[in-house]
Amino acid sequence: MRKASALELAILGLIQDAPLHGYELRKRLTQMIGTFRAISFGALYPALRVLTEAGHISQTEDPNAAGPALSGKRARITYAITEKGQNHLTALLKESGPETWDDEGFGVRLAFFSTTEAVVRRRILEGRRSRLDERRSTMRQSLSATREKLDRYTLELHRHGLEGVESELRWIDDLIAAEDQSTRNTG
Amino acid sequence: MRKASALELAILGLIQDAPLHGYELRKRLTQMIGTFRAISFGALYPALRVLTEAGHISQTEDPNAAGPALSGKRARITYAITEKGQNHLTALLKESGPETWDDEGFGVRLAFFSTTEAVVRRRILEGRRSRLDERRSTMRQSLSATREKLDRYTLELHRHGLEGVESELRWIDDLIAAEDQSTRNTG
DNA sequence: ATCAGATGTATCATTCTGATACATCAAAAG
DNA sequence: CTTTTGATGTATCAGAATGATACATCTGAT
Repeated sequence: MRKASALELAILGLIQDAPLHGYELRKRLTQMIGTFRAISFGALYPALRVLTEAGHISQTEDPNAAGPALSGKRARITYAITEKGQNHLTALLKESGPETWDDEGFGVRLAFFSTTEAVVRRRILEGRRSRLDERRSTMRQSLSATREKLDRYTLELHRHGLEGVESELRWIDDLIAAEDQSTRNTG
Repeated sequence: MRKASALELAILGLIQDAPLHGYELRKRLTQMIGTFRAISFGALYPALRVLTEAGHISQTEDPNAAGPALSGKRARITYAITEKGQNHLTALLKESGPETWDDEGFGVRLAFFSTTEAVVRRRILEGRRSRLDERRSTMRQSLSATREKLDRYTLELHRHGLEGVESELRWIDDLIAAEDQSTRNTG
């Protein structure tokens, strides 16, 4: 999963159930990434073009769409996943390498966890945890090393940053515990 | 403060006490932004070039630098703030508009709060708070609207995201309370 | 003696953001 | 009844950032 394919994965994952058009795709994308950071159209449309050229998705001009806000005859472009795209998506959802533990990659992968195998889910969660663990160490060291030199505000900035990482660590631990639980129950 | 000047402000603020060279600047920048996201050299060096061209900073080739890790004679480029740059920085530190309440802008401004007037600090904190307040509303609405449709993992993603915003809100409130306290004590 | 890792400057392809442009439509305000 | 605000919809562009890479020196450890 190279950089761009966090977005590509998200697109493929979102249209795998039902075809969508750009505007709707962006809305869902924006709500998906966790922090609600809007994906810009300047990122979305080029990505859709690339996916089309790669044969992963197909475009259909759709003048009489049944969208809730579209009664007229404006041309909307609906994107659907192709068989090739579906295969690619299936392959992507089996990955659990370092690309899946960084902030953005992890968020997207987590959003598709219900379509991800339990073993892969587990590896991703463990990876994310160790990634956060490293970050916590770095931040703690840096904080205790510079504590006296920092002014009150910078200190607060660091303290709150560290708190955020610790909070996510607890969260990940809960998610792992829940995985254990359902694994024990299921098989 | 247009987009780029979050970085430019950070650079100017960091070298206002003592001149620094690129590598050291990046280290401090990386530790400053709160989330410890590394600023890349691909962003730093162009920014330094722009600042130099604008006359805000000056470059000095420094073959015999007294840096802690430099005993030899490699050429290092040290960046110092100019008078024009100092004036620009002073002006930037008086701003308290919407640019200073978004994630990156706020982090940088907070890092220089000790060189920021109390009134400006106050406006920035209030702005940040209302920004986060809006975000919390949006997330709460979206969460309660889609709660039933979401799978367990996506739900967790949203819940944890909301938790993060709520945590920062409490933090901001504490910072504001502390401002009130010191204002009452000082004046 | 070698080799990993920090220090140091710098560029480049790819990608993303934020702004903008254009167009239709519904609903509210005047 | 008309204007205007705001959502829906597709799309591009300048400016900026990322991640990778290149090159070179120095330090400390094995």
